[in-house]
Amino acid sequence: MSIARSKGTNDIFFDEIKIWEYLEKNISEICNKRNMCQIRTPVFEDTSLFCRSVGNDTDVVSKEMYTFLDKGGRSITLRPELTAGVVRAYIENGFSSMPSPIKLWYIGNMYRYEKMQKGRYREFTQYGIEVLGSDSYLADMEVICTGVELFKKLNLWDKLTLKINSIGCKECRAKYIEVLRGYLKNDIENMCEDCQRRYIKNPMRIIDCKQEKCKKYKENIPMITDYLCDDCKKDFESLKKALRDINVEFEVDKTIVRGLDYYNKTVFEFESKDLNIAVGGGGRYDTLVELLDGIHTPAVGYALGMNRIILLLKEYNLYKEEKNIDIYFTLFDSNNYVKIFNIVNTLRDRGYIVDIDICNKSFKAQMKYANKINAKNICIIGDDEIENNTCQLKSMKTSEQCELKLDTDVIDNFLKGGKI
RNA sequence: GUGGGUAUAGCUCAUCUGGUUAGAGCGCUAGUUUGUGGCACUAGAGGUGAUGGGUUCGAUCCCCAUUAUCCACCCCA
Repeated sequence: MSIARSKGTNDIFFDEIKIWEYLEKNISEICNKRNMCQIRTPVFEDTSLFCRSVGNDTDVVSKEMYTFLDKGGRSITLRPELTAGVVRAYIENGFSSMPSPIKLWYIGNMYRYEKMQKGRYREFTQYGIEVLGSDSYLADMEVICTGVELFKKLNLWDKLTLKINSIGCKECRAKYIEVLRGYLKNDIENMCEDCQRRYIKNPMRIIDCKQEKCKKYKENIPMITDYLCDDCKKDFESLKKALRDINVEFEVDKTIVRGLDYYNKTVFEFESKDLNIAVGGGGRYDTLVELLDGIHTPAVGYALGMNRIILLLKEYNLYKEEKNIDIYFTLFDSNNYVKIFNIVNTLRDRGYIVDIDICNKSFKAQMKYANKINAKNICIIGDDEIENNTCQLKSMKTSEQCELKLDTDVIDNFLKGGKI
């Protein structure tokens, strides 16, 4: 048995890589026109970065990280998400002394040791943005709109639901958690093991537990939105109004609490309407920078699963690949190949997509090949043409053919006109 | 991490309840005479039937394990 790729990884090629390129192009356009800057950070980081930021008790950190000791005995982890790395870079490179806000975007591979399912891989790619230095709901709105614009551009927006919620700040959440514990106090021992653990470490996660045995205890469970402090309430209302004002459809979903510890206030998710997958999510993380020993810096961001976006694009057949090989050159042993390659390469320099036989195929096979790769035109240069310094240019679409001088400018001119 | 499917050619799938050299379609390569693609026809390449054990005279088929993959949970992107 030959070697297969590792569990949960993918090879991406041919038609699919075209979709990736299309997606990446749209992402960089949307981000760059918003004056955001791309950032690339290391694929691996010190393990403690993720323990401190994402949180030791989260599933991501406690059971899904690729962690190992390097030859120097350092504990290294392949990044399971990128917000932590971006914040680390923000602090380490002194971004706080640059004009605020800092607006960053990234595309990168992430690694989580998970059980496989459709759209869920061990190596996957996230696109995300992080805006650091604004505590305004306008930053939340702008961040969310970047995602919305991308989905609209991809014609995916009507296939998705934007769900938002507020999980409050440190203060109001602390009060709420007391209320929550009080409410559950008498029933918690009848609930599932996970919930009992959550009761102690992170009671808010009990809310989105889907176990039947737990549901009946949660019918009138107090929700954080009813316990927000005045500031948090005001920010949440402002954000909702802002989204309505700019016509971004959303739902308030009080069960969204997010699985990473660093979130506060605004949280949101983009979910597929038809498929059982979340395409991405994010929220505010006003305390993360100081948690990682930087100065207090409010921030908001999100991450989208590129693999899942691609999955949806394929599902709804939203990307049609355009084959655009401008011209295919035939080549025969008896020809003066140097001269032909010079023409081919000059045309390539001028921006045309040009292909040429490099297999010594028969003439007929070359014609068939040109047809299969969807070449728009074919340039036939046989012995007669070489002798007369001419070539036959044929449109594969119309089958029209004409004889031209074997000259780069003449062929270029022909390709520009597209007519014979 | 829990439960349940699936695994045969590059792809999609056959092979009547276990029985000779495991097939088809698509794709690929080549050919159907002079230098012209799509259509059609012909031929060819390509499988240790995921891997390893077991039952049997005999296993692609039955049993077990491993691995991969898919679905539902869990979680998330």
